Amino acid sequence: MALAQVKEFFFNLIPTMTEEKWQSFEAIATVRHYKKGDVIIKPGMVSNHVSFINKGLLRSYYLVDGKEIIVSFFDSDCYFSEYESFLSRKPSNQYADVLEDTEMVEITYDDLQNLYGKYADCERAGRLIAEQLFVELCNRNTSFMLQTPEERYHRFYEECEQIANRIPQYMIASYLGITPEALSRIRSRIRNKPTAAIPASAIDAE
Amino acid sequence: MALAQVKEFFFNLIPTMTEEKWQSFEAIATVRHYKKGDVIIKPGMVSNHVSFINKGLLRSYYLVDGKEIIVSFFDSDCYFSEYESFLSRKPSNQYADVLEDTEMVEITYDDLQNLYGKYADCERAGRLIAEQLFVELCNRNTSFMLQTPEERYHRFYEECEQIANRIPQYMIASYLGITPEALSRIRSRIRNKPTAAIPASAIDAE
DNA sequence: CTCATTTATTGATCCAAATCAATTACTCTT
DNA sequence: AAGAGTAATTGATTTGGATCAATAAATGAG
Repeated sequence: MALAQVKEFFFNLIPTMTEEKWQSFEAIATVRHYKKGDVIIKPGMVSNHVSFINKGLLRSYYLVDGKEIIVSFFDSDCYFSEYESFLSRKPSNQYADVLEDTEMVEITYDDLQNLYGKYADCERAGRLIAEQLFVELCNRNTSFMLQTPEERYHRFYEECEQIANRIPQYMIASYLGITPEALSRIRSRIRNKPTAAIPASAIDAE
Repeated sequence: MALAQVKEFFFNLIPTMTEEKWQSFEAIATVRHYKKGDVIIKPGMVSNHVSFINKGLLRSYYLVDGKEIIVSFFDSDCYFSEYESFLSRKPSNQYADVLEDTEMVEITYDDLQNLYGKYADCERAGRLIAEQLFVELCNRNTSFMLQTPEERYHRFYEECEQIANRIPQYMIASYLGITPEALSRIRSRIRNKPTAAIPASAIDAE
């Protein structure tokens, strides 16, 4: 059943979770299916959902002078939302689209606010999630401030190998903040220096 | 009285705030005074407080190869914390120090968690604050991804003029992710192009 | 007020990545 | 299996900011 994954997730996140509270969540949750290529968020839209991805892969990105600048990937067993727009209630300035056929469980802004008001545990879950996203964003930010593109590349493979292996290289480049050409050269540099810090599979997936 | 500012702030943030809840907060809050130059956080320390700045100015920064890379400024009427370390309960990898004599009201991690457990409203305040910080960090991140140093410079003056006017230029450069020399050149470029998008006072504070 | 120190500017050179331009390698689709 | 379209590589050139170096301006301590 499509809600089993989220259920397990929530019962883990909130130690005092009960069947009753879960019913409240279930009552407002919607299971949705998207196809590869579907565009979920466009600039100007106010994001009105947070979702839990059962299966699939998405990304969010800016489009500047016809060029995509990828902000984030969203993989199975994680949340998906254009959370900045969702929270600030302002129009998004990015796109989000589907990289692999996706099943997710979503709830609306209003329903979530009601849930927060109804159960302190849900409020807490909301806090913990916001805090966790904050910490993750700190990391990404630090990565941009302190690391070279090559270092970011290595790190991306360390931390997100199962995403890296499912997307074209130009998307990795975009996520790292460089051009596809630059990434290609970084890879060739790594290939030629036998100081291979990452598994060969990451370079030459064969 | 040193707590009046925070009190007003909290009553604004939480519509259902009561004197009773406020007392709970007051009981665990500590007023602290720091002098310009005091170092509050060092790499390796786990940040154990969140604070509300009554008056003063602080910054957090990385130290890489003897060079400071400023992450954030913290001005009066805002929070101060190395929130990433505070939340994740992991050692910080940055410094935080005091740029102007500062008075702030701080509470500890444990006291805050207790407060969260005791009052749903405090839990909510914690969520709202985390969400707000997330949105702000998104903005900073976007700025790094999409804007040129010159654009970031203009934006910094638009959004943080009262900070900009109190700190040396090399700190602005650091915050913008460039060297002092590069900022100096940006400024001279702006000065010579009569397309002055920012007030003269911002360039030539006289 | 003066001198020492810190900060800002300016110049010359260097470098990593961007850009522009082909070419080669994949991957779908039929 | 062939061909079209997409993705990746490689080469040549440009460029914005870094770095190194020196000077000028501002600040502050005595």
